Amino acid sequence: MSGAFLFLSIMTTTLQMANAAVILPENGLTEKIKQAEKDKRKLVIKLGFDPTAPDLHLGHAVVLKQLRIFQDQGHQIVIIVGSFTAQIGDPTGKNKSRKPLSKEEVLSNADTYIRQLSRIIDTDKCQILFNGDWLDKLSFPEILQLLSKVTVAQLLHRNDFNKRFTENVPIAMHELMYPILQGFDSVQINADIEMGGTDQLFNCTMGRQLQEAHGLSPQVVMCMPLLRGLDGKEKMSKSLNNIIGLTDTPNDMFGKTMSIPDHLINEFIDLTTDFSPAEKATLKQLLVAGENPMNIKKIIAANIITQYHDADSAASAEAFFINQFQNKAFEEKTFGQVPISSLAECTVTLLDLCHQLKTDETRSGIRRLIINGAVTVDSEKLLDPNQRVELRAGIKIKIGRRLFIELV
RNA sequence: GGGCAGGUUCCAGAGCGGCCAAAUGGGGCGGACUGUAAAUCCGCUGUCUACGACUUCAGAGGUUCGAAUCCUCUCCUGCCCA
Repeated sequence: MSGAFLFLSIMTTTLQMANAAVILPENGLTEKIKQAEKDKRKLVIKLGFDPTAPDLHLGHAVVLKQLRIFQDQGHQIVIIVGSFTAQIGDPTGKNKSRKPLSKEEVLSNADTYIRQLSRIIDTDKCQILFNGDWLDKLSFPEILQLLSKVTVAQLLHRNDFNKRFTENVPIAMHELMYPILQGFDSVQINADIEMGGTDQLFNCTMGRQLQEAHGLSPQVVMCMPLLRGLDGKEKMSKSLNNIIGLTDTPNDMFGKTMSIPDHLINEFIDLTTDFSPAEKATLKQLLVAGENPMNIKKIIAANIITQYHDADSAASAEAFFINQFQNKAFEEKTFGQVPISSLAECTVTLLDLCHQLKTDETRSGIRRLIINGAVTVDSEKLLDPNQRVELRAGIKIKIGRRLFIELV
């Protein structure tokens, strides 16, 4: 390894830390990289995930982009599918137990997860392991041996457990095992670095402890900041219904980005865009200088879409947004087309019609929408759910803010 | 194992025999407005064949003209004691 390579590594190391919220130990990353060079080997970088609800979003992307950087430097990424630990469910931020997944569900979820991962990292070069492969096989004596390495006080020190404990919220014994098992994964694969969000800090440090107890060199823990979701308060998470999904359509990505509260803009500039540090700084300055936040958000939105789709999609999503929401000029092509033939024959009232166009609502819900003035037919607001509607090609129906339909 | 306190609609949390489909807050949705699917304001928020009907307050029974509210048993949780 030449000096040039070393220099490059140090450069990128500095760059890598730009976004990281926590690196443990502080200079551990540089140390690891030096060591790896000396031993002429790749670093083993671990990322674990639970094969439940595998919808990746921009919050995950923060970690994944970092992983990509490591990968581009030639390090070995190891994805751990928590096929075993999914039976417990990560207690992080949760207070509910989870029902165990079947083998098939785990496999199919892992599959969709990995497909989504491939949008950011090269999954062909990743090693993908299921932790059930080793955790299933642990004998009870081995488990006890493992448990003896961790104290109750340590576990209760962890925020989630501590909070639940002091608030008298139940904590089941097996939940306490989650961090330990996750840590054991690090032992198993001899990880050099474990990545995660800052909510994974405790779990990751458990890996360090167990590695040491097993006579291994402890991994470096690298936690990325948690991106907050569309509500501007909670972290981005599927269950909070505040995500921008990696597989969202360009139009949705654009609209959702526009809907973030203004105070979240800087966070999004830092964590979701791929602008250079200088460009990021410029954007932030513009904001301070009094630029309309809306325009900054448009720039962010376009950047995000370009990353996950392409520049053309970004441009047309912006055009769509401006037309549909800002100018309220409903262009025909932006309406989803629904053939009249697909509607039930008994469709006679406005209520019937809307109910078939928006199936995720109950009839009562649709009725409310109509009464609240959310339904427009050919630009005319209709308020009577029972009024008859003549079905003919070309009529344009708008239900709520986001559903636009043209009958054909 | 014993004593005590609890289990309410998406969440938190009132209600403690009729005025309860159930306060209040959060969330969600809708409308107005706007600089935006920001902010702010207002409305809606069990289901339905809808001026009425039906099903909800852990589960099963019971008392009563009438129960989320009272009684019995069961399940679940926390606290304290052992």
